Amino acid sequence: MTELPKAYQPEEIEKRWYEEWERSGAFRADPSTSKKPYVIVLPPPNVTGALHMGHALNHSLQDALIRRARMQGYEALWVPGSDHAGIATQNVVERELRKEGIDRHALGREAFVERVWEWKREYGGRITRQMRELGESCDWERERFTMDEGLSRAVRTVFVRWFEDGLVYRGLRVINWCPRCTTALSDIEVEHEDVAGELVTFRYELTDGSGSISVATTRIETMLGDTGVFVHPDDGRYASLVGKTVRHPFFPDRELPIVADEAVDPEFGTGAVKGTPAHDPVDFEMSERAGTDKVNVFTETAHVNDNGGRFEGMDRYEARGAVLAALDELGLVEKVERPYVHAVGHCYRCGTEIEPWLSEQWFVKMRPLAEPAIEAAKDGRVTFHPPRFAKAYLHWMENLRDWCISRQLWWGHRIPVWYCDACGETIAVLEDPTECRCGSTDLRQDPDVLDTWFSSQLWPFSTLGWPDDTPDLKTFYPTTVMVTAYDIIYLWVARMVMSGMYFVDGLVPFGDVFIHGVVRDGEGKKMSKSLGNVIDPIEMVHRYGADALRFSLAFVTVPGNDSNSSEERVEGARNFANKLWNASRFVLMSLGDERPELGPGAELLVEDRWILSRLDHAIETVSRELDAYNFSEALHALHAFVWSELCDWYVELAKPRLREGGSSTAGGVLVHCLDRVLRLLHPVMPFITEELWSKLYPAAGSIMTAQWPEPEGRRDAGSEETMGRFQDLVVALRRLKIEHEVPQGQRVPVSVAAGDFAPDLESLLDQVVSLARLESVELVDDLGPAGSGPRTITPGGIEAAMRLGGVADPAAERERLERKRDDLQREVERAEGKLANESFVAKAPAAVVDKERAKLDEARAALAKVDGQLTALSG
RNA sequence: GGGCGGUUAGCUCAGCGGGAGAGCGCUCGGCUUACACCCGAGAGGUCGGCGGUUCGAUCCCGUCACCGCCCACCA
Repeated sequence: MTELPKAYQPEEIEKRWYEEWERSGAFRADPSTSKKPYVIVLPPPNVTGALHMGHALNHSLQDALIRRARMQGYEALWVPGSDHAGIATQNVVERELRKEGIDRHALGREAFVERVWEWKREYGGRITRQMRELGESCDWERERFTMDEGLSRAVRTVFVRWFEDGLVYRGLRVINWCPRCTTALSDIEVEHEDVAGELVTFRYELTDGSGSISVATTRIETMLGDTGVFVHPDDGRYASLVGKTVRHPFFPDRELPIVADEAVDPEFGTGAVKGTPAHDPVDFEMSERAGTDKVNVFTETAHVNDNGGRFEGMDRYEARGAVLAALDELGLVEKVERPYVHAVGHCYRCGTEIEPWLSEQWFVKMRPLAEPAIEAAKDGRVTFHPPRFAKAYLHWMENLRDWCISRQLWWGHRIPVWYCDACGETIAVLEDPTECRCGSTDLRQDPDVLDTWFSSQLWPFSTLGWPDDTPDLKTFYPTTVMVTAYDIIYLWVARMVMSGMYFVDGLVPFGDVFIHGVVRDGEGKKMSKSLGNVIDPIEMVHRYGADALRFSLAFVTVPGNDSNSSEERVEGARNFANKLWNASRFVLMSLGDERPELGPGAELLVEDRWILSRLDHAIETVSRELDAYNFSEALHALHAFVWSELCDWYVELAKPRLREGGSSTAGGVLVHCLDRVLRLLHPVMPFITEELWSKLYPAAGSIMTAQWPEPEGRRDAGSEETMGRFQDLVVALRRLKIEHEVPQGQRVPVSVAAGDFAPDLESLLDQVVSLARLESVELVDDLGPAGSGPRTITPGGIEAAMRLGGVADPAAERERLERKRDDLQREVERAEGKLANESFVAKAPAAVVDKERAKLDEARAALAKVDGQLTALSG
């Protein structure tokens, strides 16, 4: 019998068990299994990152699901890995270089990419090390990186297939450009935020001298690229001007036609729009229809280029002021509204204002891909938890615009396209070509790389070996559930469904999508460095243990909802772990080497039947709620069972029985409950449960492969009823002592009048004495006349009196009794009123009516007894 | 401009058609040999406002008021 320390000390235990688990191969999944697979692919964290609370939550939930599935007998596979995170990683390494005073352009592409790889080799392992500290049971042999050889081949295969199928194309468009990252972004990588800007109304003079037309803009600097003016075709105000031209004040040679287009909103501003086709997507489309010129006035860093005349070289904000001043000098500015609040796009990586910018980019045609993915969500092949997110997914899918996938970066999957300088051919192939069909070897590869999310979208199948038809893919695809936060439903989840269905037999990549929220601080505020409220999960692990952190997060996880984390919460979870530790310690110390079993012939006392019934209830609840991803409900049930029922009541009830030594039944019940509790908690608290399991069953194997508990048919309404009354009596007596200032340690004799309940109570009298810390309890038919001592009554009408020979403070006693009488009076009236309502009695279900009648009877009986006590007090 | 979510105990949040819950905090009392990372007993909510449906509403419907998030090509 090993001695357990008085408090749970996680550090050494966690390290020891994780090594043991990994060594034993317990995390590995076997594709040749005959078991049913249960598969999760981890949303790959960015290699640049350190594990934050969001990961800790996301991973804890997945590990809990995987560990439970493993115990349920599934072939459980959890695939880990990380994402190369194009922009984020490139930015990090560029920053490093800048510290050394190096510009990536000076270094050159090849050397730069090599530097990033070096960086990845050195720091890329940080997250996976931290994942081990959290206890994550992923199959490390299947760890993948989005730029691994195999995954790169998947990326290339997808690109080429889509290119051949006409879904990938190159085009000249106004895209979202980040002038700081100097790359294009897709629409969903742009975050719209309200900005207090200005709305400038200015005039374009007609070239025929017959007047002018006024336009409004929030981006006056872009007028350098204006090539037309648009009005609504039905707008009478401008009907006569359509067809005429205006003159550009800074470029007198440039004539801008006034064109009618449906896209113009006549209600806004002056009803006339300046046409800037190179810097506004709508203007671009109108320009396409009207055939007007497109003049790009910005460089890739958003400085005015040589199309900007005397403004050349200014950055866009400088140009904004300068152009306004220049127009004002010409007397063309009519109005400046400031501040004018409007939404402006920002780069999701660096926060810089996006510049809509005309450039040549690669796109994926989304409509054909979206159709099946829409159907799959509608018919439930993909089910969202909670379901409300399906609506958002569908809305987005149904309004998709083509996806800009080229990025002007160096870190990422190079676009597998070559251009032949000789014949102009565009070649997209799996293997690097050496010569063109025309025979020329003068081939140039497209310099751009693909959007990071292009490879992420393939994750559920690329990690399993696709495009090869591997055993893993056969066995483990489609995966079971995708666990992720709501913020990447569009960016990632939707695209996985689309590409998965396209490439892998029309199969959805996962049947369930479990959406959780974002982790906020203790006050519900977003965690951010600037607020200084960021909590480092690893710090929490070191301070309180991995199990405590995991439990604290899962304990507050409601599908789809944000949750809060604070050190206090982790501390609370640590306390729970410690509670479990000590309850187990008590059981183990009491039993020594004995492990009494709960055989079918065991003579169970009512408290035994009660706790086993409550255990069954807990088992049912935990399973049901976990099936629905309701971690919070499941863990609250477990927490309450362990702490409030098992520890506060059953362990206390068992103590005298164990002390007497005669009863192995109580020991058997304790072992049984502990056994089940450890199993039920293991998915969320793997370390402490494994450690205690090994103490409980030194010869058994790991709890990881112990069977997940099923209800055992031990629900017992009778014992629950009896114990409920018993608990009421104990609580009432404890309170009675406090109210009458009987020191807790002082034992007093008590009389109990239990009425019909007396027979049930008889066997529990010693326990009443023990738990309420009394001298003795005597069952009586009637408490008799007052004067013997202070009295109480339970909600069920059991009366009790301390035999102290009198009441110290009759006035206070009277007051207490009167308060109790008033409460009961109100209850009686409430129930009477309800039952007097004919339609209630007629229409409510019989069970509800009966329950109400029973309540009324009980309240009346209790009221009568309180009245009796009051009379006795005066008598 | 659309859509979604929220408004429940001092704080943070569960619950969601039949008598209001948890954690933390608070008050009072305790070294009761598993645990002071603890034990015992308490206090504390007109479940945002107003209508409606129902025998019955914190829970369903409508509406208003705040708060938050997402989407969006009114320059």
